[in-house]
Amino acid sequence: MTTSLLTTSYALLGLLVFDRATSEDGLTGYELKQRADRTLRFYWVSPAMSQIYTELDRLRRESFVEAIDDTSGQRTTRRFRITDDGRTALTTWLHTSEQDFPVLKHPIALRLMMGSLMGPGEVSAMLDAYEAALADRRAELEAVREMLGDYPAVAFPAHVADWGLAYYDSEDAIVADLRRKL
Amino acid sequence: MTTSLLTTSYALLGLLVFDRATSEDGLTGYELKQRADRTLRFYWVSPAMSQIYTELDRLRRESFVEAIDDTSGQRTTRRFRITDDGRTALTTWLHTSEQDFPVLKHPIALRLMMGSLMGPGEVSAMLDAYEAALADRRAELEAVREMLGDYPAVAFPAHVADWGLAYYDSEDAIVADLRRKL
DNA sequence: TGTAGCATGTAAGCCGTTACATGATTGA
DNA sequence: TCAATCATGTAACGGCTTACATGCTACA
Repeated sequence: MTTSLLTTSYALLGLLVFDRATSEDGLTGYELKQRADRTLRFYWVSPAMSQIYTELDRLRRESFVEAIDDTSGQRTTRRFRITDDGRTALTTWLHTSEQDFPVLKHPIALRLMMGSLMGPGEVSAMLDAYEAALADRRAELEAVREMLGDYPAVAFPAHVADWGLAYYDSEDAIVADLRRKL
Repeated sequence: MTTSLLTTSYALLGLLVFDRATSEDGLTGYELKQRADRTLRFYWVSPAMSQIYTELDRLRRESFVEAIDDTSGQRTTRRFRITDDGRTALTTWLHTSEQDFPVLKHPIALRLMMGSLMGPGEVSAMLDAYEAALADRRAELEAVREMLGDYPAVAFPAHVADWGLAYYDSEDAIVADLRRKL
């Protein structure tokens, strides 16, 4: 059976594959969400909590992850760990799946298209707000980048973070350039 | 009643607002799709045909567009034209709605994160494929940009196209840089 | 003692896609 | 005449979100 999962499933599997940072074995849904917020968010999506659990269930049905119930506390918490099947599936996916072109949903560019319906001051204010948001985002990603350091184990995640930082810088430069032309 | 539409609805309304290029009055759903493919696609989404019609119906229920049935031929074709209400709604939306941060779904960055599961040759091939796709996209957008020329009426769409071109160039530079580091 | 964070789910609902269905018009 | 393009929809389905519901745990 070739039940091919969607990209988001593999993205989460990809996060589970790097499960060496924590002392505990496996990640809880909650922890997985936090990790997605720190990494996936910048170049894919960070799924809602509810979807994390749904996705984890789906991956378990495919036996790409296994659940370890931790009953030591009052409450049972589940940790999820990638299986050998999961690792194989992920690698296969990396080799075989279509390389889609990035999709960009850029509300500022969209609004700029309708710039003639706005006053010049409003366009400028919009760009101000974007630059501020950009600076915030950059700072968040910078913090992530620093956490990754130069450990060989996370060299690729670090490359991705660098990519993101360069992208934010480029956006900043483009906006600055645009200002000059308006 | 404050039935706020989603961004995609306003994006299509935004396309209808610039309805001066064609000799005909208003656009058919088909033509709107083509226009979306030439513009919206690069920084938002180009909705499927079926959704274009759905969206047009929704806009008509809000009386933001009006339908003009053309019964001159054998078959009735509908042309859609933005109304004054539509223009007002669009302007209001531009003024009041939240400025969301861009969302990027970047499959190449996602795969790069899992680079340790791939061989060096595969990573390189992946980047090759991305650069080729990037060049194709850039050429398409370049063609659009040339079509816009320097007519003041489409100055803002031209700015957006320039933004897109600069973005593609930046991606290219980032990939080249990444290659050096791998 | 109380509140912020940890932790796990279910339910409803909508956006948007693919697949399906149909037929006119134009030009080679 | 045949194929590509123009043109308009309906139906099924699924991903993902928000809202709802619940309760533990740590710390100030």
